[in-house]
Amino acid sequence: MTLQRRGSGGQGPRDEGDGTEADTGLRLDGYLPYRLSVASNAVSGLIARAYEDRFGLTVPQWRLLCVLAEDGGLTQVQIVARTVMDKVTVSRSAQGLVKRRLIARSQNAADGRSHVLALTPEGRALHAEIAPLALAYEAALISGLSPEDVKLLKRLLMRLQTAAGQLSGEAEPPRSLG
Amino acid sequence: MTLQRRGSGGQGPRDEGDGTEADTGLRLDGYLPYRLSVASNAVSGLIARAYEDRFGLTVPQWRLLCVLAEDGGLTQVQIVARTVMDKVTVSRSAQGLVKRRLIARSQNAADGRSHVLALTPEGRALHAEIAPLALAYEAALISGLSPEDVKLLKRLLMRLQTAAGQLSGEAEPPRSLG
DNA sequence: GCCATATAGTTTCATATGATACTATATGGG
DNA sequence: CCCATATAGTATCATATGAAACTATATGGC
Repeated sequence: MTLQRRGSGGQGPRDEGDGTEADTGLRLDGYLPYRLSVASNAVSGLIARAYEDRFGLTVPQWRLLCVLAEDGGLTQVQIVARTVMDKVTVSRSAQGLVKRRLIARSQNAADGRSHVLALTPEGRALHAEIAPLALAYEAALISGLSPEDVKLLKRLLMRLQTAAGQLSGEAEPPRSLG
Repeated sequence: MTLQRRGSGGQGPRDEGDGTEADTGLRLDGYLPYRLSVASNAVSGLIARAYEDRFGLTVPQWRLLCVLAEDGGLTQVQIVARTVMDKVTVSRSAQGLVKRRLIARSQNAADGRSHVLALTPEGRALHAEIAPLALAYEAALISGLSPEDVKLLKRLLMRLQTAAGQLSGEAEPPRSLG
């Protein structure tokens, strides 16, 4: 799909009420990508600081712990497909977690290039310790929102993600969601 | 505010259906901060590539153009307050735009430390050229969503941002939105 | 007026990120 | 079996980011 320009055909909305306001109909505060980015940065920053301060985990590392806790042993390629992270990010996160003995690699009989990553008991314990906190953060963030609003919000976010993916590489919508 | 743990009180959702699933009630795919981050990254990446490829602008630079187009001359501190960007980011963005003659600094009579930034004619022209494209991207992203959904989405994003800010530094909710 | 403190903006530095190149293993055609 | 190509994962490099230090100006107490 190609995004064709509007305007310049002469039909653009031109308001000349006040002197300073732009005549483009674009207001940053109401611009969805901006709102999305600002909200995400605020939330991510909050969460990232919490994981970093209390547990010495980066967000990618925490995601690794989560998917391994959920799905059991996975290779890095599987983790890349499952989460939406770069393979370099996954590689580095895994190295850090291995070093801390929170995950372990085991030989992958089926493929000598890859290893299977899985939580160690310590990793499982840490995940179990952090998870309630993560849920508490989520609960605090959405306190005041109705469950219906939250469900709708998640659905809308998924749709934005899919739309962005399609507009971008024409890569098919993310298959990551079970 | 302190986040008290849930669970352990006995009312947490505990599913023990399958063997591998963690017993924490946390699923990454349904975790709001994760969904938010992934959606934001997808959208931001799309937008950033567009501005970079076609106009050689970073997203922060584009935001500067926007707020200066909307509000007229501003100092960097005002831009920091208006957008949600670090002062270093604003400083560097401004330097780049000045170098390209898209904005100009003028002496601030009221304060010798700061200068007033304003769009040059070229900057105004570029903003007017990009704005329709930006709006087209937004339109493409939300195509298929009802206007009510979009309005609700923006409102929910604002609330998340406010909640994150309060949970974070106890800094008061962002005053950036006019 | 003079100094202590605050603020606007820049520079420096340490870290995070991802594109690209690289190594090692896999796989299929001949 | 051998080679061309693909893939899993790592290393390298160039860039982006923001915290903290720094410079220059402002402001208020005395």
